[in-house]
Amino acid sequence: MDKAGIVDILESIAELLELKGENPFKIRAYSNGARALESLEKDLGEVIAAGELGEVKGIGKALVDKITTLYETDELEFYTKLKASVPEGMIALLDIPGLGPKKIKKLHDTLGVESIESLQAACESGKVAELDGFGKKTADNILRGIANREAYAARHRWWDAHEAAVPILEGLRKLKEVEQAEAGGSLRRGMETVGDLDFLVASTTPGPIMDWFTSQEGVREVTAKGETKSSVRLDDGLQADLRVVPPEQFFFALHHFTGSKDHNVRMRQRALERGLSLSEWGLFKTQNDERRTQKKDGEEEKKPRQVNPHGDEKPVVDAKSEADIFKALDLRYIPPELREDRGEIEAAEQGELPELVTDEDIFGVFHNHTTASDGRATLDEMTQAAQDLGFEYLGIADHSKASFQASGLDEERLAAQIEKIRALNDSGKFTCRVLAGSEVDILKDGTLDFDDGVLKTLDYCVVSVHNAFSLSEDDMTKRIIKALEHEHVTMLGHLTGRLLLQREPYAVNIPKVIDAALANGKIIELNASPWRLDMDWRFWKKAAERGLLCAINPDAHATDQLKYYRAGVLTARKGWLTKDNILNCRKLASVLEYLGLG
DNA sequence: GCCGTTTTCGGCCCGACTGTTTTCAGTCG
Repeated sequence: MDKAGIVDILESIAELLELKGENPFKIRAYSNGARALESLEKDLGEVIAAGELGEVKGIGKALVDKITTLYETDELEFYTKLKASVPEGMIALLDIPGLGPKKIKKLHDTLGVESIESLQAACESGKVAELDGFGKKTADNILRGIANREAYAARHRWWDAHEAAVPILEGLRKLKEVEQAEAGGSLRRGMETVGDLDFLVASTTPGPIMDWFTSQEGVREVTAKGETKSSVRLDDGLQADLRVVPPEQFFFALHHFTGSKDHNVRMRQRALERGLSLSEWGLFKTQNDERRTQKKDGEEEKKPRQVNPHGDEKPVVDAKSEADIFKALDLRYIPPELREDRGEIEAAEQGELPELVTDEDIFGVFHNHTTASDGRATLDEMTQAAQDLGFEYLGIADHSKASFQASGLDEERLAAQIEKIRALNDSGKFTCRVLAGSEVDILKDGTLDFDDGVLKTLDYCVVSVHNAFSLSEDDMTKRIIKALEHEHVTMLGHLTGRLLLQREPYAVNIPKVIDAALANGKIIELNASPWRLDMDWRFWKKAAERGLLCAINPDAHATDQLKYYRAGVLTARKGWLTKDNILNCRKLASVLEYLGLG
């Protein structure tokens, strides 16, 4: 079994153990192991053969055995038995908000619930409300969760989440009680998809802020409203959380709620190593339980919640920024995009964090479409829009003839377009230089949709897969590699063909494609369309270290899609890329030289 | 189940909110 399959099984084991009410740390060990395996960069077979699997952090003796067994035999008795002991429909119950392993176990043991359907019936019959520890509200919430589970479980593409967050953030910042406001969470970290929105506000008077937040336009439902935290469900199903903290806690809270969870765990461990305790409240000297017991015996018995557990205690650092928190733990500032526990803490400790690419580093983009194929804007309109964005150059790469569904250009139309582009450049109408390219289909057998004579007339050539998605991984990988070996090819478009939340990537061995790109001196595109963000950020760090050159391309089919390059920059940052790794961080003259046009 | 030059056993990040309770468990992030 391959690595991805084993990762899935380890994750599945974690879920099953959760339902069985196993030790939470054991469950975490399986999830950690899955993640450790997933980010293993070497070939799994080689690591196993070399006996080095146990050296991977998070993979101990038991997991070495299980992973090896799965790798060699495709089967694992432990997993088979575990799976058989849990009814099939049970795992889906974990998706219902408010239901965790303990409640699910109770529902199963007392009412025989083992699927969404039987749970719904039990709620409707009133049996759930009668259970100890349950009640009418719980039953109602479960029913609501069942009714909305598709919308509630849905993730959202980063761009959409960003667009939803902007007006909320602006609204918060306009309130007079608000000193500072930021969005945190996976949105701030630039994940390709976002589960919910997290807003952080610094203020001494939370009340009116909570009122505004829970009653703003677009709120369908208020799911929580407290003194420091409120949650709402927006009309499109997106959940938004707001936390209001005193100004002196703002950056601790911002760091905490930016995550990722794994990054936070590492940061807290690091704090503990220094005799400190890090939380959203601040950074404090580690204490024993004196404080808590004192509070119980004390005279003023406030409700324990809503009280800062650290009381009047002074944090060891007065954080005026997140950088101050990192500094207190002997780390350089780590940009949010890197906070995934993928080596950023070690790099920050050594002072080896990359200087990440920014929007301002981009001087132009390749791979865009016009009305000649399936774009919605003309050549002139696209050029004007690119110039308005401050670009020095704009690459036009309309589809080739095999993409007939997208009105792909044949040889004749392509020649006419090239001529038109040359004439436009010569006319001096725009300062933005247009590059004449093509997005040439990689045919099923790996040959290209145009012959060499035609390819030679182009300024550059993007090659992409647009059909026969169901090839085997082996065939698809060979198909793409064959295209990359072609001398007139400049770059590979959207490597996996995925459409986020819509279409799975086709089967392809990404490391092998990266090897081929490196071996042949080709670029791999970071397709910046919010639906694609392909090649995935998880592969860029390692690939760029090996010298792979990236091109950030909006794949714009309309003028207002050119700005998608920003999503590409964010994704590139997440992949640890600097401007040196990216072709379109070079000025026009340098790009022309690279393309052999200088 | 993982991990460790303070430990091979006993820890494992930390706090808020809800709904159910009468002092707290479960869930969530």
